[in-house]
Amino acid sequence: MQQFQLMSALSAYFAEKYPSFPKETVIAPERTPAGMAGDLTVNCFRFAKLCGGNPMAVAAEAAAVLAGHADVEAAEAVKAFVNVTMTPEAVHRASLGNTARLFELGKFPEAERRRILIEYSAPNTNKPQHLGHVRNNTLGMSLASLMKRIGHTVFEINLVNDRGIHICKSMIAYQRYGEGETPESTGIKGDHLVGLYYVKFNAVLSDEIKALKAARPELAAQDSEELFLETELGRATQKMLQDWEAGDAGVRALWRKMNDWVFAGFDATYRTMGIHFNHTYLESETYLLGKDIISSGLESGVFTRRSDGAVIASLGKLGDKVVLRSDGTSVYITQDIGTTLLKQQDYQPQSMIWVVGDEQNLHFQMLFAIMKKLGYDWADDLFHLSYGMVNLPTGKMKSREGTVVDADELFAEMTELATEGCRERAGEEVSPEELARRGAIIGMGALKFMLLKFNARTTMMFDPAASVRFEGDTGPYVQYACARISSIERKARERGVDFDAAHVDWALLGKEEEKDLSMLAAFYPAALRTAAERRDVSNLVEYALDLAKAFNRFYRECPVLNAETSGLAAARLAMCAAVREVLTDVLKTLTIEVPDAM
RNA sequence: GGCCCGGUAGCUCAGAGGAUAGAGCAGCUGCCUUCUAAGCAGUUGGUCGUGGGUUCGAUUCCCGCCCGGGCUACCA
Repeated sequence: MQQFQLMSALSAYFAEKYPSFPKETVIAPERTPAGMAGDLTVNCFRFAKLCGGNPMAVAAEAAAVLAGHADVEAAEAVKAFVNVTMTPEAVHRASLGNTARLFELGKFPEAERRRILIEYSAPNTNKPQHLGHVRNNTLGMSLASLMKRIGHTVFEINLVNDRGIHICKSMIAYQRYGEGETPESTGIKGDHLVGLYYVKFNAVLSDEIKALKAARPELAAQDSEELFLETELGRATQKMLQDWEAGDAGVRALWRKMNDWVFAGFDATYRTMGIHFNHTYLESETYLLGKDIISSGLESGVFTRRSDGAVIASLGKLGDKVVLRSDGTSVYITQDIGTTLLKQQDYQPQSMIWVVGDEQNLHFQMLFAIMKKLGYDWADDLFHLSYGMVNLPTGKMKSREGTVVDADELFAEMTELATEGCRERAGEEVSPEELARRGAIIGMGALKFMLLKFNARTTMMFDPAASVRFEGDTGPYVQYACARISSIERKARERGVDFDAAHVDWALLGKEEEKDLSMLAAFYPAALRTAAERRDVSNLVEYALDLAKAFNRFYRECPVLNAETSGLAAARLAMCAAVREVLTDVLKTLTIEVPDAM
């Protein structure tokens, strides 16, 4: 579906005149840069060779053709660009005058819609989630949301790491120092309580290593990892892991109890973020998967046995990867091969995406290479959405040094500050419950928006002081534009101003701010498609800001309720409603809610 | 050492062959008896790390170098 009729006309003209210009060619217009006259710009560099001419000549020809179109007021060729000034009616017809069509243009055609599985979050059950997880969660949920918005069928999957030596660390610390504490008895959220024992473990271990080094000076140069099994605590932890694997009833019971606390805590964190997974896989149930694939791959020659007995995959430039230890036990990638197959069986996705930090880039390159080697036809559509670390002005976040920004505390702080802001603005008649509701929407919106503004691959800087400011390029800026529109609509109802959608005279909206606003809205489908193709929503964040900015300019220059005529008031009111629809749709795609008032 | 990612305004980040390199913050000037000032308008600020190359055209692509980060386990 071609959005602008004048562009179809131009394509048809070139196709008619030049045999070398394919009929189905879509000439995608660009926005005219600020400061230049025009609404749309045609960049003739992009297709001039299809017309067999030089770009300047093609531009001159295009300008002449476009100038004769009914939707065009002026078309001027500048070098290889044609700047087109459209009639207000044509601008709005392609955009805010028909939001249903605009939204439909933002979807992939049926034939391009697919089943996509997105795995994200993947926390460990030994500590609460921190800002790094929040970035992961936000990227994952917004990517899933975008893919749904564009028309795909999406499965959101979590894979919780609920077993292993690190889980035993908090267990053994609790066993020794917990004195029967529970979330109920302490009033501490389950994941935070378990996290305290993880911290306790590391403190005790550190003391023991210090003592060990004092007693045996020859160990002074060794790091704590190497000395782990030299400590009593380390050996006890190792023993607990072995007992867990052997199915020891006592260890399993403790494990289940503490994991249940953590899961309850994670549920609350996810609820606050608005996350719902289709399914959560547990590593305790999947960690033995993959071994059967290794054996059959060994028989078919995909894998080979090394002289020391280990089974390896030879991956060319990536090198050799051990997929089974010489003692026959699994490594991490063995289990990942297994869970990839399990997810494929369970959901038959045509594409799978993993949202995982960039330190695992090589791991995923190897995993994907192995899946291809195994010959699965879906192995070409596996993607690692790799994202960078979150740093603080004080440096890197480190759990052990207590410099992590806790997710739940961050949510609470953002929400509290936003609620306070609402309270200052609101009248007496607004209830505390309503203020808290708005505060949560604004606070969480600000946080998600900030995290999504960065390209995923960038190692981002999180400045706590900057994050709690709700001015400038922020989520609340966009939400505020919506709130202003809602306010106008409330006042319109009070004053009995209304519009009949079928009889709005869009041609009345010819001021620069009105055309700019609609023109920008016209590019929403393109923004959605770009984001989906790149699997990156950061351009949508920029888009939302641009549109909100264009609205605020309109708001300043074009009075709605006090417009010169009732017809103009009705048209502007219709435009406001349409802008609110688009802004709400963008924010919703970014998993951000919109408050009625701020 | 090898591989990957980054280096753009004082700070945090956009831009990924095309017209004059953008935004927010910070700084400076204005605007609240008029639909919410979490707003608007204006302004200061750049050899796009560096040296070559390809191109009509390079901040964008290619090569070298410098700086920062990550990875380079029979850990997860």
